[in-house]
Amino acid sequence: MTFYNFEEIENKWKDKWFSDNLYEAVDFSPKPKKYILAEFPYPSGAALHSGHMMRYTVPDVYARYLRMNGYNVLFPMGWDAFGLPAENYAVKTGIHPAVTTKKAIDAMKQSLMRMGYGIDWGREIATANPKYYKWTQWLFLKFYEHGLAELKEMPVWWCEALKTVLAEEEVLTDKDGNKISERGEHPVERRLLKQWVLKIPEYAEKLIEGLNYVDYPNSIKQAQINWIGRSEGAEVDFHIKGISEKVRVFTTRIDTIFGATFIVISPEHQIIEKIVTEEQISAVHEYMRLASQKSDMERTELAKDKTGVFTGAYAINPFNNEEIPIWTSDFVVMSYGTGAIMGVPAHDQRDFEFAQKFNLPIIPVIQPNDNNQPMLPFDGEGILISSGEFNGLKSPDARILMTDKAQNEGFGYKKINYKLRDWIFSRQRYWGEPIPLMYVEPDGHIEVETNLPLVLPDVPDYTPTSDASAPLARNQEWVNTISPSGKPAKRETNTMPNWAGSCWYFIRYLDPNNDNEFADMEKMKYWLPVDRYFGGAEHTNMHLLYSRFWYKFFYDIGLVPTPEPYQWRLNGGLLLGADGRKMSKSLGNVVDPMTVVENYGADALRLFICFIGPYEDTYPWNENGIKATFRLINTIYDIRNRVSENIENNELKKAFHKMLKNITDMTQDLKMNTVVSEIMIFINESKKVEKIDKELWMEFIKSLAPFAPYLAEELWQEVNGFKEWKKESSVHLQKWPKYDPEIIKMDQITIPVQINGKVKDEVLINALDTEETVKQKVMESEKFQNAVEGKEIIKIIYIPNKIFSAVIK
RNA sequence: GAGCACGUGGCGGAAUUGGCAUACGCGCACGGCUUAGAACCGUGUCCGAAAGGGUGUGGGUUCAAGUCCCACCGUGCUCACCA
Repeated sequence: MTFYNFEEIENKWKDKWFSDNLYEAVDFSPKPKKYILAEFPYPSGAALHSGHMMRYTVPDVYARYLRMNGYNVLFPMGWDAFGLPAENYAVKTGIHPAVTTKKAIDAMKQSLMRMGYGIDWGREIATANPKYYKWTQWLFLKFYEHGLAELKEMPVWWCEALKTVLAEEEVLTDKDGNKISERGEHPVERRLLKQWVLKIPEYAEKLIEGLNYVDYPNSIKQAQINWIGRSEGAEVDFHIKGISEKVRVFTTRIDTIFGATFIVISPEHQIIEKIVTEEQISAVHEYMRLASQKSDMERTELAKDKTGVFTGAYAINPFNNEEIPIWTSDFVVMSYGTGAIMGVPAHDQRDFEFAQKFNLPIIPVIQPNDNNQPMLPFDGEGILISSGEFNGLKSPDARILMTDKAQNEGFGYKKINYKLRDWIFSRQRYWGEPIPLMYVEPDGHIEVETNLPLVLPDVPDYTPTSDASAPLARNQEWVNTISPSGKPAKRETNTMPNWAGSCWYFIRYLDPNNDNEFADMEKMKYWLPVDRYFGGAEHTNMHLLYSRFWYKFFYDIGLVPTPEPYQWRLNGGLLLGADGRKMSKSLGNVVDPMTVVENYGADALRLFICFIGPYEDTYPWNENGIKATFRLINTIYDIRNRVSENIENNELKKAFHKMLKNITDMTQDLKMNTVVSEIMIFINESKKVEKIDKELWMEFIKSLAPFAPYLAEELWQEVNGFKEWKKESSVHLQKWPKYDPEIIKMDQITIPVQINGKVKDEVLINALDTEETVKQKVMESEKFQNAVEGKEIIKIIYIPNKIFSAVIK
C-alpha cells in the first residue's frame, strides 16, 4: 500500500487555499446566498480544543457542500476576545490581556486552518479591536437613548476582603455552609449595588412570539420559553393593620385569596423596617443577615426545610377583611414579582409546608370538580367554596371576576410577570468594552461620550479598586474628562460583559471594515438572516437569547432588515474523554486536536468527528475510531493506483450513484455519520474491482471533497494532471456531482412476505409489477402455500416494492 | 419538583419516519502476510441445537411497532420553593 503522506500534502494545500482566499464569500453575488454561522471561539490560553472541532467540522462540511451546489456561501470566523481568563492571568502576571489574547488568536487561527475549515478569513473580526467595539459602544448607546439601559440597584455577590463583585461561579461554600470567595477564601455576601442593566424583560413578549417564525429544535424553543417564564396573574394590595402602609403581592391564583392565612415577604423587602414590631425586630434582623449569605438558588431549593420569622405585623385581606400575620422567609425572593406573596396553604405546596411548620391555619377554598375531598394541598382548578359572593364559580371565571373587582375598587389589577430578569450589564473588570457614559459635575447627571471608540486605556494595575469600581478607576487621567457640554465629568469605569460583543458579531462579518456604520444596510439585506446557526447548548438561555434581544431591538429602531437574526439553530454535543467523563486537565483525559492531526491528519480527524454520531449528541473519544477513518483515507489513496480510462464497471457505477444519492440527501440533513458509512460501503465495493474508470473516479473525488478536503484536492489535482496551482481549478470550486436515478433504479427487488405479521418468505419481483402480478408471484410460492393451507385469507396488504402482507384465519 | 431529551449487540451507532432490527465502524475470534510483533489483508461475529426469541419493564393500537398511545423503571441536560 502506498503511504499517504498526509502531513506534507495537507500543509501544501492549506497554504495554497488560504493565501488565495479560496473560500471567499462575495457580497451581492447573483448566486443564491447561504449564511452558515458557528459560534466564534473565545481565544483562551493554549489553542484549539476538542470542543471547537466538534463545533466547526459539521458546519464546515455543510458549507462546502453548499458551495459546490452553486451557493454563495458565507462561513466566517472571528474572536470573542474580551473575557475573564485573560484578565485573571493579567492580574497574576501583569501581562496585558491584549498580549495574551493576540497570542492565542494567532495559534488558534493556525489550528483552524490546519483543520481545513473553509473559512473566508477576509472577514475575520475580534471583539476587543477598537474598530469593532466602537460599534458595540455605539449600539449600547442606542439602548441607553431608548431607555432600555439604566442604572439600577441589583443584588450581587460582594467580597469585602477583595473589594470586588464576584460571579456566581467564583463563590464557593465552605464546610460550615458559609459563602467564601474562590480566590483567597474570604467571606462573601449578597449586597445591593448600582449596576447598569439592559431591560430585556421589556422584550419578553417579542422574544416568545418570534420563536413562532424560526426553525429551532423544540427543546431550544421550550428552554427559552421556560427561561422567560411568562405567567399571568394579578397584583393585589393588602393594607397593614394600624399603619398607613400596604404590601403588594403577586398571585396567579387570585381565585384562592379567601384561603390566604398569612403573607410572606422577602427578607430584602423595603417595607420590613416600617412594619416590624419592637418585640420582633432583633429576630427579623438576624434572619435578614442569614438570608444575605444565600444564593437565590439555595433559598428556593425545593427539598429545603422552611424557615421564617414573624414580623409582628398584620395585613388585611381586601376580599374578606380578615387580619392575617405577615412573615418574612427567604423562599420569597425580591427578584420575582413584588417580593411578597399571600400564603394559601390549602392550595400551594410551599405555602402548605410553611403553614405546617409554623402552625398557621389551613382553609380550603377550592373544591375539585369531581366533588371528591382532595388531599391538601390541592393546587388544581375547581369550584370556589368559603369565598363569599364568589362561591360556586369555576377557578378561571373567578379569577376574571375577582381581578375585575380588585381593579374597580382600586386595590389590584391584572399583571403579567416574567422570570426573565434585567440583564446586569456592568462589570467591575478591566478587559471589556468601556461604557461610553460619564457623570457630569456638579449634579452627576449622565452625558454620552460622542467620540467613539472610547478606547480602553492602560492601567497600572488590573486588580479592582477599593470602592466597588473597576480597575479603570486607577487611571485618573482617563476618568477625569470634559463632557460634550463642556463641564468637568468623570467617566463610567465599569466595562461591558463578555456577552456584549457576541450579541451582534454575526452582523459585523457582513461588513467588517466599515468605519462609518456598524454594517451597510444593503449588505445586511443581502445576507441576513443567518440560515444556519451552530452552537453550544450552554448558550440557549444566555447568548442566544441576548443576541435575539439586541437584534429585535435594532429591528424596532430600523437598524437591521429582518425581525429575527437566526432562521435556524442547532446545538452541538460534546466530546468526552476516553473514560466517558468530561475532559479536564485534572482528570488527564484531554484530547488535543492538534496532536491527533499530527498523528492521523486533519482529514482522518474530520471524518472521525463526522462518523462518531449525530452533531447534537455527546460521545467519548475513541482512539480506535480514528484509526478506522485513517484506514479509509489510506485505502482511498491506494485505490487511485488502479484508475484507468474507459473502464466498464457497471456494478461499481451503480454502487457509486446509490452512494451519491444517499450522501446528497444525508448531507442536506446533516447526517454526516451515515455519510461516512456510505463512503465506506462504496470503497469496500471499489476494493473488489481490478480497474476503476477515471470518469467515475473523478465524480467520486468531488463527492469526497466536503468531508476530506485535503485528500480530495490532492487526488483531483493529480487525476487532472494539473502541474500548477490555480484557484479556479480547486476541487472545492467544482460542481457537486449529480446522481443518475436511471442507474440506481432497481429492476428486480426482493420483498418480504408476511403472514399475520411474521415474515414467512421472500419473493423476487420486478419494480414495475402491479399488485396483481406480485400477488400471483406470492401465491405461487411454496412456503406461502404451505402456510395458508386450509386457512382463509381475509386481508392482503401490499406496499409497493416494500412488503407483502397477508392476514389469514 | 418542573421542562426537554433519551434508553437498540461487548462498545459508538444505523433503521428510507409505521414495513425484513442490528447498516457502517470498533472490539473480539480464526486465517493470511511476517523469523516474530506492529501495521496491513481476508473470513466470521444478537441469543438458541432447532422450532423460535430478541430494541429498559408492563400493557395497548395495528396486517405490521425500535418508531404511535398509556403506566412504570432508569440515564442525561437545563432550570428550579417563581407565588
